Amino acid sequence: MIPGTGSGAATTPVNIDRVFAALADPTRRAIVERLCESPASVSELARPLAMTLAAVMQHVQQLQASGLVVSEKRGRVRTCRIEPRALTAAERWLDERRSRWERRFDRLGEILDEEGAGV
Amino acid sequence: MIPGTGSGAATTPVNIDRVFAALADPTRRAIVERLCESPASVSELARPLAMTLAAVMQHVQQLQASGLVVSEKRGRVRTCRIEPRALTAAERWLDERRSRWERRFDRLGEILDEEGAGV
DNA sequence: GGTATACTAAAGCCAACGCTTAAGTAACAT
DNA sequence: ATGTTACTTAAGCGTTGGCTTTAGTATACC
Repeated sequence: MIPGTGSGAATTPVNIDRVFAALADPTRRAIVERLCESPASVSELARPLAMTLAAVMQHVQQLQASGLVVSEKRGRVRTCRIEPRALTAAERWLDERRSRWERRFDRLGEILDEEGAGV
Repeated sequence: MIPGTGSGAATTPVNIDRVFAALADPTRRAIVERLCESPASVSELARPLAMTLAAVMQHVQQLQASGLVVSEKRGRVRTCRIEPRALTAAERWLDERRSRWERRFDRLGEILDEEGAGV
């Protein structure tokens, strides 16, 4: 069992630093978009990309290190798929910031209303 | 008027690459969290951080380049605040991926159901 | 005017990135 | 057995990132 993950899944724990870093690169975002449609081999991921297979491999490795992608090798082909938990973790961070900001924005509105009403 | 922004706001256009890159750094995420509470000067942002003011300035510059933060200088103090549109842009990208993934996941469920029913 | 404050600009340093080429290894196909 | 496919590993190379120090400039205060 992996400690600290909650579920017993044998996936790389989600690392928010690495998740955002992974998503900062357009090639890796393209890979994530592709994998949201269906799992794919490294070669399939590489096909539409203007770079060597080795480069794509390195991107996949970073995606795995972030927890965004998991892969499994059968025979000579490695099949990759996205791990939506990592996507959700990033989304949650953003959502928390936004809700904080909105709360403050609402308070600000109330203050302005009170002042406008002559307090 | 800035072309291509839709609204006429004089803010840096949101750059999704730079937004994710900005959020990949824990110091910059801390700054964003701080600015979600209220606007702050560069010195105020620097106070809890274990680095020089110059370093914090550079982080603020990157946050501005990403569109996550805007700032304005009055006298000798530069006041920074978050620009929630950039936060929303990142959230939207993630949300679109997730919805794609869920759609595919639902289709997969249907296929398995059909097979289980003896198709 | 003199001094502290708040930023700004520039240079340098080391580590991490994004890519390449080259040289593997393992699984299939014939 | 030989060849092709699909990855894998390692080295190298130019760029960018995250800091620092140093040396400014522009307020604000006394």
